[in-house]
Amino acid sequence: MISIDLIRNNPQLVIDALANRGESNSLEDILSLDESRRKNIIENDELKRHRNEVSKSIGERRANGQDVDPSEIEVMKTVGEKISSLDNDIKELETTINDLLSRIPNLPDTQVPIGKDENDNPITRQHGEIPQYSFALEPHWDIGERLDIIDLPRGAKLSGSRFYSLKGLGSKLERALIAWMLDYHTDKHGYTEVSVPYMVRQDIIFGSGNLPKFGDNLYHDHEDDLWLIPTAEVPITGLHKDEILEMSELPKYYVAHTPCFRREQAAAGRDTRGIKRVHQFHKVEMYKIVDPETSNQELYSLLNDAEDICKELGLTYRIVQLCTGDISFVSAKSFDIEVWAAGCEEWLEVSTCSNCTDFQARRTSLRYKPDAKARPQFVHTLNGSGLAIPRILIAILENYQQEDGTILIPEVLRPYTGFDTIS
RNA sequence: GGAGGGAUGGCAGAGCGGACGAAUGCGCUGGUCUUGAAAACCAGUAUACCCGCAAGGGUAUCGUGGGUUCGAAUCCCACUCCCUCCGCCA
Repeated sequence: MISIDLIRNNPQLVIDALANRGESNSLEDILSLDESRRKNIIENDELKRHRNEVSKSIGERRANGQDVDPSEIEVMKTVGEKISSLDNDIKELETTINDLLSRIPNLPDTQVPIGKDENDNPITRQHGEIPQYSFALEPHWDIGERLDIIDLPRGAKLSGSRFYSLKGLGSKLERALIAWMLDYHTDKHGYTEVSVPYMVRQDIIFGSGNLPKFGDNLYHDHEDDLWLIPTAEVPITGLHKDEILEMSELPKYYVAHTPCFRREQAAAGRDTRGIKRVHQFHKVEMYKIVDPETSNQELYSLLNDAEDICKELGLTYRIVQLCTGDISFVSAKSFDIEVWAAGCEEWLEVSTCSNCTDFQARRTSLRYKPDAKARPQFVHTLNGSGLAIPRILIAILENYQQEDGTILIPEVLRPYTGFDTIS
């Protein structure tokens, strides 16, 4: 949510920022609704002040044994009716304003390159070279089938297309990746591990920005009105909802492993083979709640934390900055990490690290006190995958394949897997 | 799923139709005292919105939403959450 004050005080700044994202919004409706809201509040507050005054006086007179003119009460009755009708008008206006406001994306940071879509994303740097092999490489779906560690047909039998099941050393490798990443971020990067629910209430998933606009991408349990999380970012954003944190509590670094559930309606027909794009996958997510002053540096350190995982695994990767047209709804500034997958010969997005500034903090009412006497202010939140498991699994299988058809396990994972090759 | 109890400020806890944004205690902040600290004493200590350049003023908030009333923390209705017991269950 962006601030209504900002829209009121500097609409052109907002209009221009949205235009850079490819959104045309004149803000006219929101501004005129806001104006009538305030007009109604001024009138209503004055009526309430009057009512409070008269009611108090009636009480005092009664207490002193004086009579109260019934016509006076009659008059106040109509004042009361006027008040409740204005209350309703104001509430209705606020509902509409909030709905409009909640559909406006975050404003891009001024340093974000302006562009239309992913084709305008600058590649900022690459780590490692694209590896060369002296033998023919297989894509991961063939490797998985041949080694009997990925079972796509049976995944589909259970739940339909875009579901997969793992088996044997495949499952073990997945589990090792999750455990190793969690340990790495908690031990080396100072994150606190949290375990959170995978289903959340509507107000929580509104807070992270997935509702109301992106309900299509979510699984929803109608019976209890719970939403399956598309990422751990959702419940972690909600952890401190409605709280006012002390300055001394910041920054907070969280890391969580959760399954992620995504309907991916919009992506129908894309990446249909293998486990690159699926409806349910595991992910380790990093999350930061920080002092706004520091959020820009925190984004770079978050990105570094995610990169460390790629480096430790010996993967070639590149950093792509997302342009104004490609950053997500909640983000002000984002970087993608893409690892090279030698088998299908493409760059796989394994992480997006984003500074969401105060956008989620507003939606979820998450504030801090800069000092004991100051007014509460919104914190900044950042999130980044650290990392998405299936795509890392793909990268390992495809990049670590040997001429004899076996897969070598990266050194760092071996204490976790208990084996060094899959054959 | 069945039966009961509960939800008040940072915490504990009073209040059960008017003087209550709310007693009291604890905590916290500032001050006095002290070489310093502790103790004691004094003062302060919620959030949002609206008007205002500001100083300041107003409105709302006692789990949430509705209702009764000139007036609701207090009465009525619905919901949510928490606790206890019984049943069921990984």
